[in-house]
Amino acid sequence: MRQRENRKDRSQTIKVMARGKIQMKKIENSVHRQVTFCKRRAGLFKKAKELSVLCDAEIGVFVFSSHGKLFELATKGGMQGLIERYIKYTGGAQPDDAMEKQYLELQEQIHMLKLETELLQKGLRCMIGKGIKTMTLDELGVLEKHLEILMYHVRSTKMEIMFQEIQLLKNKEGILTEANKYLQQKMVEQSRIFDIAQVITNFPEPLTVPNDIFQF
Amino acid sequence: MRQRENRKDRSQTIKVMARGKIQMKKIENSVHRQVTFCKRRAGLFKKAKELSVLCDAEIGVFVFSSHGKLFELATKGGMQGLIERYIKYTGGAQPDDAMEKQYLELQEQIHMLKLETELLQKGLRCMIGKGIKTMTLDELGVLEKHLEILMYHVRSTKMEIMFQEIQLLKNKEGILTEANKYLQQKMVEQSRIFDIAQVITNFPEPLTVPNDIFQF
DNA sequence: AACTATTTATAAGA
DNA sequence: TTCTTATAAATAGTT
Repeated sequence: MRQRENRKDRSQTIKVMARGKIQMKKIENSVHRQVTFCKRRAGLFKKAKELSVLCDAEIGVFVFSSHGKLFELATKGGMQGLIERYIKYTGGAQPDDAMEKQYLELQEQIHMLKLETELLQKGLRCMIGKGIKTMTLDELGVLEKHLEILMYHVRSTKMEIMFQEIQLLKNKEGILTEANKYLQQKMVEQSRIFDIAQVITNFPEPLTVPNDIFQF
Repeated sequence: MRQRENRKDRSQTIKVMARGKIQMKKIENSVHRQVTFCKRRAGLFKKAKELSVLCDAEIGVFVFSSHGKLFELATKGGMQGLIERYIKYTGGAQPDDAMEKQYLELQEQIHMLKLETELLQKGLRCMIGKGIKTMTLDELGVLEKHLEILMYHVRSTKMEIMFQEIQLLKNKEGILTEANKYLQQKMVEQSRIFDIAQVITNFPEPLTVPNDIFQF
């Protein structure tokens, strides 16, 4: 430091012509600024290279001029590799943090849309057997009709099955009723033949249940 | 350059003690290397800052030491902004190319899902007889539930009615079956009492119809 | 970390 | 731009 001051003093003694210090603020003269930019940029890159070589470090430097032009320097692996390493090192919490967030939001949105779509599709897709994506607006009218038809079929199929059950039961009922009648008739016959009428008179109630409650 | 040589010569004259130049290759002594790394790194960052201030440039520098430790410097916007700008400048085909691709794919996927959902909605809305234009996405969820509930009620009501019919018929069947048994028993008793077995032997087939065809 | 002798970078001039 | 040169700044080796 004393040495530095000595030099300065000596220079001022020998030559006062100022090439001196510059203030650490933006250079106003644009030409001057441009020149300085070139020089110092070269110097910066040189220093970076030196540091890289001397200390076995990997270095990336990028400089955007005030006019937006890019100047870059990178050691092994190139700038891409260095940026990737940088991103990994910083835990990905820097460049793609916002991106990551957006990404997750999109995934969530997709999930919701898929659920929604799935529910909607359940009601529509199966019936047509056609891909929904390939449908035009005009086809939707057809879809609507198909939907109605499908619902009708589903319901009528269920109904038919149950109706058949009912018919079967009714048949059984009819048969049983006939059997009852037959039995009663036989017993009446027996009663007549053997003159025993008490059995018919005390016949239990259930046999008189009406059969016209349900109308299809 | 002559000046430089002059100085060198003068120093050699005045003080021969060598603090001189170093070779531009990796410093072997690790302590020495570590010290130099610290010093030069500080110098590099200082130079970068100066260039940034003097020439209104945006600069990003990152340095990985030989041990993998990261040191970074960035002007306005931070390293993230600079890296993004770098990527844009270089055509975006660099570090998060894959990420960007995924992102765009997700957006495309969302777009398709939304279209699909829209189509499905149109089909469903028409069914309900509600205005298409007056519904929001949120209303769709409600609509969906209403639709399901409605369908459920319709079907379950029908089912319940039919189920009740079936139960009633089964009851009637059971009663008739019991009546049959009762009648048969009575007839057997009568047969025993009056020694007439022919009636039972010639009993008609329908009475043996099984009752486990339907399972609810 | 602090000190200097040197080297290196660079501001101004050409 | 590039070269020159006086000077400022950085830093290698030392303490």
